Amino acid sequence: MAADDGHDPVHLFVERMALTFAEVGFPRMAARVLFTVMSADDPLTAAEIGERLGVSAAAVSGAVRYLTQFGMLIREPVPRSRRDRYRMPDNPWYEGTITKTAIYKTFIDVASSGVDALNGPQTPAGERVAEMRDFFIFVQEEIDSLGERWRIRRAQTGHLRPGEG
Amino acid sequence: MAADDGHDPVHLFVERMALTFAEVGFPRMAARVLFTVMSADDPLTAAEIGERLGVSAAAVSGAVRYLTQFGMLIREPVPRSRRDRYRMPDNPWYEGTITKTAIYKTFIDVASSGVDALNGPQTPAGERVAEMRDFFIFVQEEIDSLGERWRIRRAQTGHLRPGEG
DNA sequence: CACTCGTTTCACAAAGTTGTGAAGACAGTG
DNA sequence: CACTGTCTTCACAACTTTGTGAAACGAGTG
Repeated sequence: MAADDGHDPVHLFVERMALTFAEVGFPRMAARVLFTVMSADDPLTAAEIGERLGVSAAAVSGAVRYLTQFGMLIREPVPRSRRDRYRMPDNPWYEGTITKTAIYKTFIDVASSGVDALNGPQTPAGERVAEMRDFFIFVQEEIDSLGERWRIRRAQTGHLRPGEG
Repeated sequence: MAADDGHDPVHLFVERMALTFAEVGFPRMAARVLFTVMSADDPLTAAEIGERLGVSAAAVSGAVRYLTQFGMLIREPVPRSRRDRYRMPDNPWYEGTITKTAIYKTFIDVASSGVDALNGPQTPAGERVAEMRDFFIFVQEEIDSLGERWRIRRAQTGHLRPGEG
């Protein structure tokens, strides 16, 4: 079966989710591949991914390379075949994606250098930038602890996964 | 004084912060204008902004229109002059920028439609997507309360601002 | 060790984005 | 009511990003 015509609700979900991720800076093709695999009950080969999305093998190649780098996708060779299969990891990648992002750290570092450049928080400008920096520090701390709070909550609502608790 | 050569540490901060914001999807020129004004002790006119950044009046015009829309920048006419001045709002725009973002809502909505498309959380794929949806719901709740927790913390550390408390 | 099939790399083309210059609009002033 | 200075709009050009086709690569197989 070739790439569908876009009216399959699952494919619609894949494309919409990918677009939404792309909106926050995630590579578009990588997102499409990620959600294609996520939406499949069984692991997919590169060819199957390309077929479902109607994109070239080259595009799939680049996307899976990107995704496997961060453990968002797992590649495993198919026994007695040259193909590889791709599947989702058991531990949810989105926790790490949200909590391990270095972007707030960058905000904080750059803002700190800004405070210095403005000769400390004495001037109006320096004070504004210092306040922003402090806010980002706060957010960073909150995000750091978010993953753990999530796991606690899941445990409380009876959603323990193997290895957790 | 014309646009500096890029070695002014304040300008360096402006450009680096703007680049960092651009990385998470914020319009680049708008970010440059925002941090230029933020780094100035006094309000700036459109001409001054353009001069400091070395960009055209058109670029400034588009950027300030974008920024004032969300209250990240305040425009006020200069008495007995045709110029407008731009200054930072007193209430920090970044709180709202982070906490009022609709992006998690979109994640949740799209993921929900995905669960439906996959016939509920019974299948492996449906379960994965449902888990992701639940995580984003959790994050959304956390973000919703983040602004208030920040204000509480600021109050505790003696940083009350007018109107707060 | 040549063949085959799947994957990867690379140069390029298509598409999208962003900022510019120039013209236009608009408000205050003489 | 024409003039001047400021801001806005718009078509376009420069740049960036993204995915393709084609060729190269490489692992398994006879």
